[in-house]
Amino acid sequence: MEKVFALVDCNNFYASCEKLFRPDLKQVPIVVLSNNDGCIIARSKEAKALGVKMGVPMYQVQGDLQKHGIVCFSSNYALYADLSSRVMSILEEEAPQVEIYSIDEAFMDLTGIAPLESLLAFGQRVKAKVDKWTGISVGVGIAPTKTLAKLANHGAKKYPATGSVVDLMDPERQRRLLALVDVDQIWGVGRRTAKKLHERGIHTGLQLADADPKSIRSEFSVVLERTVRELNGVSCLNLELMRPVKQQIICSRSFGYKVTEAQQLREAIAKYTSRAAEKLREEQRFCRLVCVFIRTSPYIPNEPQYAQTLSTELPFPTNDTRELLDATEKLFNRIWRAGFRYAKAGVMLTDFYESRNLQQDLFREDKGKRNSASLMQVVDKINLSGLGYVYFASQGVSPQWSMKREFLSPAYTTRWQELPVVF
DNA sequence: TCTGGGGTCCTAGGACCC
DNA sequence: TCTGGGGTCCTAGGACCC
Repeated sequence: MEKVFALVDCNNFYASCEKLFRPDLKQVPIVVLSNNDGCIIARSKEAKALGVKMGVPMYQVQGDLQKHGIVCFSSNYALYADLSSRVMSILEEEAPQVEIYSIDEAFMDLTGIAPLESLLAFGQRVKAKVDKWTGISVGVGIAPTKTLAKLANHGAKKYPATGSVVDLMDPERQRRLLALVDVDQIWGVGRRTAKKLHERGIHTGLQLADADPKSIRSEFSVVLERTVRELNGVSCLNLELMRPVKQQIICSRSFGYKVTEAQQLREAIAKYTSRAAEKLREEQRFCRLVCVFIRTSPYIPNEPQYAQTLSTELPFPTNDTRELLDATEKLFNRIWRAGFRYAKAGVMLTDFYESRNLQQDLFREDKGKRNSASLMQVVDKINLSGLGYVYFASQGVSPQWSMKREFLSPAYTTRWQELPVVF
């Protein structure tokens, strides 16, 4: 049986989430900012129409934003994650197999449904249901491969006449749409590859689809060869139903202000370490490799630059915050240099194990902290409960370096105190 | 003054082994 | 003139994604 994939993608997801609880902003252009209120990472359709570009630094366009009355929001991931899970659970009701691909996108397996309901009707029904139940509008692209489903979704967004649902099962329609898009719109083709393809005379999606897979492989990569095959209707990428086990955990932030004091940087590192350790325990994993980095801002080239990374292998895997704090503090002390204005720091954990115990060396004593598991469990439980927050002294209290979030919306859906009130 | 964060996969090249 | 061959493992860096 021919495979059928649908890609469902939320329109302007972060901006739509912010608007959901602000009916007064229904027709108003809004943007959502990255951490630190640094860059624009989402725009409502009104903001797009005004020509606001994705990814530009806020300070460069602040004047334009004001001039057009564009409303800004700091990113509020608690809100977006909650609305995302509502959308995803609706999709899961509609198809036996759903791959949650990102916070605002999912692939569905529609193989075999065609005799029961037309694919187009299915897409329209799912779209209407998500609209009605969550208030989030989505686009649906349907095709025999994931890459073509992405393309179909792109078409659904670009051409309003489609009603945001496109069935791209027909090879003729595939080729017509491919001819209309630049290669850089194809899933898996980034900036670099697009440039290289252009130099070789491949400009449209159709030209890429018609390229010889073998020579694409030798000149580019196996990844792009797979893309070419997928564009020709040969499915190479399957639905990934199990969330793959994480291979690494990173916690890093830019600071709201440049940091010059070792103690402040040390506190930031401690905070990221605790957060990374929490994530590690959520994954039910233990890690053995710990890495710390600090850096100045590359955007201020006339200032002295310094960036350093250092990692260390622990004697045995751990997920105990105290042991990780020991390790990151030591690493930090080795890479710290005075006299720089630091912009960013981070902690990375890798080399994961399922249990604390490696193959034990008979002659080595296990020097792990006592009662580690139970202490960490209590800490996580308190912090998850929302009733209080316990943390390690090395993180410092109310640090001066923390992120800027000047335009944060309330936690409408995840905190009782901030529920929207209806009069 | 001000430029996000968190991931994955692939490849090339070096170290090391027999 | 002429200095093996084949394999594994690890790491760094590049490219991509949202």
